[in-house]
Amino acid sequence: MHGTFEQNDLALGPLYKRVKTLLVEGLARGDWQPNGAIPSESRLAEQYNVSIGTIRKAIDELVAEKILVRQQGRGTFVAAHGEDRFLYHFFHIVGSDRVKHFPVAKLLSFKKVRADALVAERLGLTRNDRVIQIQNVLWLEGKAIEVDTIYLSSALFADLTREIFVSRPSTIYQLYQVRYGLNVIRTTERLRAAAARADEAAVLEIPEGAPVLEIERIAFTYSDAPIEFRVSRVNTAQHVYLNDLDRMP
Amino acid sequence: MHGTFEQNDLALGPLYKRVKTLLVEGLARGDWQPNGAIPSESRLAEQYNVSIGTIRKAIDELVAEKILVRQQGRGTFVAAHGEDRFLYHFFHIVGSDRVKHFPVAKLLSFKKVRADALVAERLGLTRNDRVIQIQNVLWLEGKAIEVDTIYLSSALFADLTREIFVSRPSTIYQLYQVRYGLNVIRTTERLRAAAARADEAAVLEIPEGAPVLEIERIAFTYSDAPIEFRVSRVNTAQHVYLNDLDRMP
DNA sequence: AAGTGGTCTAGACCACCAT
DNA sequence: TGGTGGTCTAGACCACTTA
Repeated sequence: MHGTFEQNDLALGPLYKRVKTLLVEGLARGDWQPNGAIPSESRLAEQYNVSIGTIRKAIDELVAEKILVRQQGRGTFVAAHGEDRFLYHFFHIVGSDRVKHFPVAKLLSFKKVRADALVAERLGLTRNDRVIQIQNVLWLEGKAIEVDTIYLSSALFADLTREIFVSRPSTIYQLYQVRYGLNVIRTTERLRAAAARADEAAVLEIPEGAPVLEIERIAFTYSDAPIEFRVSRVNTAQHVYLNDLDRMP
Repeated sequence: MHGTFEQNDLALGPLYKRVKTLLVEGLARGDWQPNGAIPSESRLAEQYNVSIGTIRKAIDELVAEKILVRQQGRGTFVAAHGEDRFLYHFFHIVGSDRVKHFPVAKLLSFKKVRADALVAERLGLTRNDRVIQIQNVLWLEGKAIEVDTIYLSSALFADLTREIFVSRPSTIYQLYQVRYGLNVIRTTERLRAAAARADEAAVLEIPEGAPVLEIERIAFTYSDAPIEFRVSRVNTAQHVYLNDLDRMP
């Protein structure tokens, strides 16, 4: 006979999946801050009236999805964005030395515009909705190697200004997290080869029409809600996009 | 007090990791065939003198790494290559409809050559070692969209001939698996944009110099031994490379 | 020393599949 | 019906961190 589950003992799938859902809901609600600890496994087992093994199995999955981080002897923490996580999970461009370096970003433009069909579709908005468009140049080892165009829903990022954006902490996802409570936990990317347009060719110091790698990225927070759409164009003459699949530590 | 472990109870890390190592060694040795079942969890628990929970934890990781596949009520099976697995884990090109289709491959050339510096490095060989070079064109929805150049060590694939290659089962990795006992379990890829050369431009029906997506892939079997090096050049005018990161079922 | 996560065990019951 | 994996529990001990 398994443990009772408060009032809510309806058969809605395995118990540990329901515990996992409760934890994700708590995270989405902001019950625990990024870099902060969630309650200990034994405390959660008491609160939810389930065994510690069930709690562990729920947390196991959240750790595998990189939403939580375990530290033996200290506790379990909400994954926060910083340079390490950025480099490890969200930045795939690497030079010939195969070592990942943190890029330097320089702002090109910050505008409020209307969503076109593509941006609306990717962000789950409708055409002509207000969006913020930000253009960045990324430098690596002294060279401009990537031009990013970022789109954010004005509804989600209502008070975001150019000043707030440029005075952000080191990563952009950190800004979303600390200022807007939006924790990017997953992305999908579409890659293709394209010809450099005149404007980006000038910035990247390559001939117009030279091949560039285009990366369309959608960043999601909890419950698969899209919060950022980004188009990157990368000069891959000296750098490559690294994709190590199915890697386990 | 935990269970004894045959003669081998030295402290070499967690018990379930040692069980996992034993299972991988068995797989590499060919103790169980692809698509065949490994012994049941209870049988393995007896054989290794370990509790069933420990066996499950070892298998859990191998399932997460897609080396094994569980089927409730039937057993646990060695992951085998087929069209499904190919599309799901090893083929990322998709048309505008976002639906994955299985490509049609046509052989362009089959040659025995010597490894140049790049091929040697990627396959862990030395320069001038004998390698097999195979060129393929991949068709999707009636269009030639990708030219592949595959390099295989002649030492590993000693008896491979053009005839054997063209009369293979549906996927190439299936051929490696059934004929050579080499199960591809992981790949790493490097992507960049490049300009189409004359030969590939003709095949892909695009202008010479048009941007193409280049994918350098190394395929590994157990214990991270490289068995195939492949360079793909893709016309991404109508197709994209899809990368869904950190996706859990 | 107290508290945390990490490992391991043992046993019960359930859901599913084959026969 | 018997065997398989899937879930859940309960308790012991270990390894690590912090105070």
